[in-house]
This record gives sequence, C-alpha cells and structure tokens, in this order.
Amino acid sequence: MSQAVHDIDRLLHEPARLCTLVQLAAVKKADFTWLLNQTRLTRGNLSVQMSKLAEAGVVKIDKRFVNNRPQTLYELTRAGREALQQYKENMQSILDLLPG
Amino acid sequence: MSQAVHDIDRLLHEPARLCTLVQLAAVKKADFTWLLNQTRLTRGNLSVQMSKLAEAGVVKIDKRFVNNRPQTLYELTRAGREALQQYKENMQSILDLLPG
DNA sequence: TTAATTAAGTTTATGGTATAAACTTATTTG
DNA sequence: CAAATAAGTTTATACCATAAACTTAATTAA
Repeated sequence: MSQAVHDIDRLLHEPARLCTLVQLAAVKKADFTWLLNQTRLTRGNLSVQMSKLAEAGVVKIDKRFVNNRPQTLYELTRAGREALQQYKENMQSILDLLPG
Repeated sequence: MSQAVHDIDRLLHEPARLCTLVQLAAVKKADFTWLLNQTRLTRGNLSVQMSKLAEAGVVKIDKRFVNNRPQTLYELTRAGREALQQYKENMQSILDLLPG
C-alpha cells in the first residue's frame, strides 16, 4: 500500500508555500521583496504563508531596518531543511509508483 | 524561476485524490470497496473525491449490480493517465530543485 | 508644507474545499 | 418483522488559501 501518501506534509505540500521553500532552499536567505518577485504571490498571501511556516518552525524570520525602511529576512531553519528533505524523499517514492 | 510550481495540477495534487490515482494507475480498474480498503479514506470522502475526478474527466465511473448489490467501478481515462504523467514530470522537476 | 505616491508589510473578509457525520436504499440475517 | 450489513450519496462544518483593504512611515511633487 501507498503509506507515503498519508505522510505528505501538507504544510510544505501547498504550492504557494512549496514555491517559497524551493527558493529559500536555493539561496539560504532572502528578503520579502525578493521572494515576492520570485514567487509572484501577492503581498498578503506571501505574508500569511511565511508566518505560517515560521509558526511551524520551518523558517526563521528576521525583521530589521535598512535605510529607515523595514526589511524582513527569511531563512530555512534546520528543522525546515530536514522537513523539506523528508518531503522530497516521500514525494519521490510516490512519483516512483506512477508509470512513465 | 520555478514556473513548475505554478503548473501544479491541484486536482491531482490533493493527497486524498492522489492516493486513489496511484492505486488506479497500478490496477487499471477498481471498485469502491477495494479503493476504500487501499486508501483508508472514509466512504463519504472517497465518494466525493471520485465524483470530482470524474467530473473533470480524469476517471470514468461505471455503476452496475453484482448479486443484487450496487458496485461502482473506476478507471483512469486516457486524459487522466496523461494528466497524471504530466503531474509526475512536473513534480519531478520541482523535487530536482531541492537539495539532498 | 501639505498632498499624493511609493514602500513594506499585516489584517481581515470571503470563497472554496476537504472531510466526516448523517442520511438513503436495498438486502440479508436473527 | 426487527435489526444489522452493504454500498454509496448528501449535507454540514471547519479549515484554509487568497486577495482586498488597511497600516505605518518615508519620499516626492505641487
């Protein structure tokens, strides 16, 4: 049986969030505006999704000021990288069940 | 940029449905009760999800009677197999972006 | 100098949807 | 004939993704 499907981590599985996580996995650290451009999410959506990821301990949020303007930096936590790794392995095993 | 993430087919992406599709891809044809056992979904959930897949043309539903009891058979349509193939390729390309 | 615009986010309202509980219809068994 | 089983479907709910509206502050135009 395909137990793997039940182990899918829905927090990471959601495309809007997966999108940001793929980016963060590549660059280690990114600010809000840069993520906005990469992902083409709306500001509101990006804000909500990142908060959700932070609340779950997947990303770390660092707010500061640059040139008197707020800047929010995001990076994957160790737990986040591990969760993403786990997600990848799990989804890979599901895809491998499919033909083609 | 990771365009692939935006191309994720949410109909197939949803774990409850992906679960049934993985099964159908393997066996070609399955009835309600068998799918119920394989997926461990509730009856209501399975019923709703299969209807949704049928409405989208991904699966074909065939209802008949066996021993005076209703039996519902499901199978992937050609479009369904193609969509699943597409989903696999797309998700594979996303997973390949992730480290590890 | 004050009104409009831009920047960088956050909060909230809503619309969709995954899920299970309750319901249906028919059959078999005690 | 009453209760239980079978095979699904309908409906109610609770969550949740999304964008619109709001906030706060800085800059630019008039």
